[in-house]
Amino acid sequence: MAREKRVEINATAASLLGFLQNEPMSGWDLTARVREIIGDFWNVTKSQIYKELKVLAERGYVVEKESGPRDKHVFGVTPSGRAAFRAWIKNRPDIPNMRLPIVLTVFFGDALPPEDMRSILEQHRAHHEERLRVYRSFPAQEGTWPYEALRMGILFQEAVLKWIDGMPEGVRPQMKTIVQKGRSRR
Amino acid sequence: MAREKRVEINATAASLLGFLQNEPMSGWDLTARVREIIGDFWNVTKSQIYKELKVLAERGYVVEKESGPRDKHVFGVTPSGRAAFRAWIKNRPDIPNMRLPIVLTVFFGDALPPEDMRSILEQHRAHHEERLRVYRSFPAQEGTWPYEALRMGILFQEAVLKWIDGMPEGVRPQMKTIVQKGRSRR
DNA sequence: TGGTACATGTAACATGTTACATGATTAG
DNA sequence: CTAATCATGTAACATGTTACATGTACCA
Repeated sequence: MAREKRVEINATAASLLGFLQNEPMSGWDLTARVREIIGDFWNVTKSQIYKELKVLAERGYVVEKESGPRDKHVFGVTPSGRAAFRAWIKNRPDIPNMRLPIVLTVFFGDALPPEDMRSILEQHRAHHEERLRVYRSFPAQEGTWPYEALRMGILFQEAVLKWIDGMPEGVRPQMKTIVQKGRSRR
Repeated sequence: MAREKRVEINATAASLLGFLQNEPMSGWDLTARVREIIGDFWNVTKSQIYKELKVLAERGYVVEKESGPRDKHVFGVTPSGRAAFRAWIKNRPDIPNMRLPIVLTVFFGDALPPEDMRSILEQHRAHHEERLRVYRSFPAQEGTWPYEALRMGILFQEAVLKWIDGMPEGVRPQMKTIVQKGRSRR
């Protein structure tokens, strides 16, 4: 007789339930969607999403809705999934958990030749400028909650740019925007 | 004949080397130090630090310097550890990896009664205000790299406070600073 | 003499990442 | 026909977290 261990779903899984509420999606779609919309503040990886989707399906919180072309499996939230999400979102959110290696690099800046530092800052500046551009390109639906989340994105990217632009002379990247060849990294 | 697999040290271990460069420290000291100075941008846990210290010692990057009272083991960086750190810090730092669950909560704000949201924002506001206070209490050693890192801390906390203070009427916490009983969480 | 801060560490568990494997569909 | 993109998923590995266990030293 297997012991049924009552486990809570984790934050990643819970957030997926949230994203599936209005539009059923596949793992692939979810990965793209979450990253695009809130990826800067809610880091996720494809592998983890597929894992959690499996767990959610086992618990009956999501079900396969339809199958698209290729092997696309589209999941939608069940009533119990909806309930689980609403219960989860009521919890006090954890305080931020961040890793900004660039800040560490700056903290240990003495260990780096100025030209290396400038190059690093330049690349990061381009990244954050690109993120800001993306955020600004979203339609500003003021008065909605997603807009409030977006506002944080804008404020954060602006803060980073302000930070880099306030760096000491020798290492500060030039104001001229760096033109990017490809898409932003990851 | 065991195959010697050449493994790089990871970012956490590398950062510890950095912190040990000027002052030998124990795992306990490191935990406190890293959190205090750069914990908001470089999340670490005690357990992980003890693990990595062990790895660093095995590789000869750190050695036990002295033993203090109790079971205190103080580690200092060896010349090869110094070299490893300098090599590591030259790498282009990864882009930010962040989890700000509060932003997710706001994104899904529709699922939450306004009074719950206000309470959550209030608590987070207090946290970030406290962090800002701590940063401002550090001596401002302008012109040094650690100061530049600190500047990011200040800019970030200010951005979050500005974000929360710009929330819609119904959920916005009152301007009056919330007096905290204990220390900030974790 | 009792509480708090200091101090180390492990075990069990959970989460996250990277690389790999496989194949379908679409646009040119 | 070919490259790019869409799409799923796993295996192996790495990292991170929580709870627990143990004990010391200091201070009031």
